[in-house]
Amino acid sequence: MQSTPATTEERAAPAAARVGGCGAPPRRHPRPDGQDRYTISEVAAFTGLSAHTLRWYERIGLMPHIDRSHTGQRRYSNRDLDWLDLVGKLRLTGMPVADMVRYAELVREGESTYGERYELLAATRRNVLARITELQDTLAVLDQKIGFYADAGCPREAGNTR
Amino acid sequence: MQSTPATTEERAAPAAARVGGCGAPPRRHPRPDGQDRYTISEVAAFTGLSAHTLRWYERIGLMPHIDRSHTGQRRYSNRDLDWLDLVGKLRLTGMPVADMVRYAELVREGESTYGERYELLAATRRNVLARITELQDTLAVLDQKIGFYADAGCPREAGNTR
DNA sequence: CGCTTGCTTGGAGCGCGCTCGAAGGTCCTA
DNA sequence: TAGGACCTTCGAGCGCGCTCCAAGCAAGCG
Repeated sequence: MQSTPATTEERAAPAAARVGGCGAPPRRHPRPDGQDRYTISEVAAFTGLSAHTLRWYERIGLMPHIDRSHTGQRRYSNRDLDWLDLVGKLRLTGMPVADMVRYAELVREGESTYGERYELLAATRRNVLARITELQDTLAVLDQKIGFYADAGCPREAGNTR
Repeated sequence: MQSTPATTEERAAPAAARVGGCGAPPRRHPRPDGQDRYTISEVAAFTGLSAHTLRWYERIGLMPHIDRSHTGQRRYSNRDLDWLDLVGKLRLTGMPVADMVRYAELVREGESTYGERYELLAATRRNVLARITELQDTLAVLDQKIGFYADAGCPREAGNTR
């Protein structure tokens, strides 16, 4: 964890070095680097988020700085899309937006925050595991009740709360 | 699905027929039937819900009619506790309160709604399965990133959005 | 040129699921 | 009989995560 000029990670990436290294996730149909300057509505269509939400994410600090066209319109890169992908995943875990913002800050602060990022993700992982367990638990209850209704009966023993 | 006078299920249950039949869930330390007249704060302590929330549940129609003492104070039964247990589980699945209210209505309407209840629970079940899949998916992403931070490196190939 | 379409901003509004407050009645113990 | 804990109702308020609106600028087309 030596401190380095930072920023390196979010921005940059020398064009074409992007696909496949160290676990870059497979993605739908991004444009090749160099033409990856999506408008906000393209990104909205792509991610399923509304343009409103995309701007809001930016305002609250959940996004890295987004490039602009010469007239000031947002131009999202493939990298930004990757980030939104991660954000989407984290959102599914039920992680509060505030925590994601925190993570985004850590990323902006550079390599010196690796430890803290690790902690944050590890904690999230634990939550996800717990959630999965809860859900499986619930599934069991659900299956039991569904079973009851399926053979619409168990006529004696009305003591079950349906 | 012949229509029957209804109500039978939520209220009643001939005392002592309650435990173990047709999948009654194991529970913590309920009082024997006959003394199961809990105050709202007992139920709050028991379920982890606030008394405010319990009253609110009642107002919105999520609870069956709750017994009252001669002076009008709520007295919850073991059966009510069971129902709250189910509600808690459904809540964990992310089911909207409105849907739970719908389910509660169906229960109040009696046996003639078995089919609809089945559908509702089956749909919920499908949602839960989907959620579990999503979470496992997210877990994979998380593990990948955690792995990256764990061996704090993969120094070439900076193309990953952290 | 005017028109449409799509983008910009800041700020207000909304739906959900609670959460709390005020004002008053009841229960329990001493 | 007094005091305090706990209960009642109704309605307002809150935090989260968006969602929408108004007013205005820029580009492209007939």
